[in-house]
Amino acid sequence: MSDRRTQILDAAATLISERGFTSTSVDDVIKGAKLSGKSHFYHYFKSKEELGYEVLNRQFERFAERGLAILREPMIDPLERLNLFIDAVVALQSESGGRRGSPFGNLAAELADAHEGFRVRIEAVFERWASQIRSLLWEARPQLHDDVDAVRLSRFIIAALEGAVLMTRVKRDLSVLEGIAADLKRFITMHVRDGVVMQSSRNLE
Amino acid sequence: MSDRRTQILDAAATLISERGFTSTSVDDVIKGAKLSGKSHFYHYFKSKEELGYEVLNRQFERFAERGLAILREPMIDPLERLNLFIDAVVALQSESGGRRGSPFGNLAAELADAHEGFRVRIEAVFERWASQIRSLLWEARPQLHDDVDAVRLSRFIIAALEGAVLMTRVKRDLSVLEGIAADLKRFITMHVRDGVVMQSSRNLE
DNA sequence: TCAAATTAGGACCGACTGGTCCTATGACAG
DNA sequence: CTGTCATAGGACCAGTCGGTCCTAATTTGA
Repeated sequence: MSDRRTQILDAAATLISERGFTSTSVDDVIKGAKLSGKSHFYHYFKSKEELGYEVLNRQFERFAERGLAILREPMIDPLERLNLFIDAVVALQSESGGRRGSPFGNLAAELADAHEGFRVRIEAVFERWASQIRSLLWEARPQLHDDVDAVRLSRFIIAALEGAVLMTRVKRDLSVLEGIAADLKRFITMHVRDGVVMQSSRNLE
Repeated sequence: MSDRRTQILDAAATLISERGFTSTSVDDVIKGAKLSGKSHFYHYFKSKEELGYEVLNRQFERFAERGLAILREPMIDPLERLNLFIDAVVALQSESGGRRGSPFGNLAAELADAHEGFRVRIEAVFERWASQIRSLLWEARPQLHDDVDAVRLSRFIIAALEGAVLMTRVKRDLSVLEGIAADLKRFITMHVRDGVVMQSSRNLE
C-alpha cells in the first residue's frame, strides 16, 4: 500500500474524528494530507464515501491492536485481562485529553440512521468487538456464575464504555470516564463466583 | 408562543433527530413546516444555530415531562421509581422502533468537539438529568450502602442508557436496549443494603 | 380605522459541496 | 526507449448551503 494512501487515510481519520464525516470536506482532507489537488485525491479513492469506509476499518484495526489485543493475552487471567482492557480504553481516551470520542460511536451517532452503508459497517465493528469479549468470558466461565449471559454482558460493557466516552467528551472531564470504568469493573465482579479471588491493576479504585 | 413557531420547532426536531443537525438544511425545515419561504423562517428564528438551541431545549423539556417526571413521583419507593424510569427510557425508544437515538446523545456525538455553544448546552442537559437522579438517590439513601457515590452512580446510569440507545440503533434491535436496561437494574440493586427488599415492574427479568 | 404582525413568494448572494476532466511533469520498471 | 503510474495544478460543473432583501397581500388587535 502506497505511502500517500495511508497519509490521506491518517489525515482523514484525524479530521473525521474532530468534526465528523459530513462536516469533513474532501478539500479539507486534501489540505490535511498536502495533496496537489482533487485529481490527486481521486487518484487514490473513488469517492468520499469509500474513504470513510476505509478510515473506519483502519480505526478498528488500530483499536484491535492497541486495545482488543489485551483481551487475548494468553499468560494473564481472563478477568484480569478484562480489567486491563478497560484501563486501556481509559488510557486511549486520555491521549486526546478526554476530547474526541470513540471513532465508532461518533460515526454511529452521526450516520446510523441516515446512511445504511455506514450503519452496516459500524454494526460489524461492534460485533467483532463484542465477540472478543464473549470469547474471553467463555474462557473465564469457570470463575463466573452459571447464569452469566455472555452476549448480554459483552453488550453491556461496550455500551457503558461508549456512553462513558461520550459523556466524558461533553463534560470535558476525564474523571467521568475513570469513574464509570471503575463502576464497570465492579459490575463485572458481580458476576464472579463467590470465593474466586480477582485482583486488578486498578480495580475498585 | 405562536403556533407557527412550535410547528417549525417540531418539524426541525424530527429532521434533526433523523439526520443530525448539520445534515438538516434550513430549506428542509421550511419544507417540513410548510412555510412559504426563507424569509418566513427567518421571521421566527435569527439563525439555524438558534433554532438548534431551541430544539434541544424542547427535547429536554419533553424528556423531563415524559421520562424524568417519574423520578419525582412522591407515592412510589425511590428505587422502584428508578426502575420505572429505566422502563420509560426503553418505552420511549420503542416508539421509534429502536431507530433514532437519544436527541442529546446524537447532538453530543455530532457537535461536542466542533461547536462549543452546543457542547455547553448539552452538558447542561446531562447535568440536569444527573441531578434528578442524584436527588432520588439521596432520598433513597437509607436503603443504600453507605459508600454509594451518588454523583458517580448517576453518571453511570446515564452513560449506560446513552450507550445502550446508541448500540440499539446501530443493531436495529430493541432487545439490546432491553438487555442492558435489565443489567443496569441489577447493577443498581448491587448498591442496595442487604435485607432491604426491592421489587420492580420488570426487573431482573 | 390604522398599524403592527404574519404570511406569501421570489430574486439573489458568496461560499462551499463532491466530483470530473484536461494538461503536463517526473520516476521507475519492462 | 517506452509505457505506466505518481505528482502537480487548474478549470469547471451543477447543486446546496445559510442568509439577506424586497414587495405585497392578509390577518389581527387596539
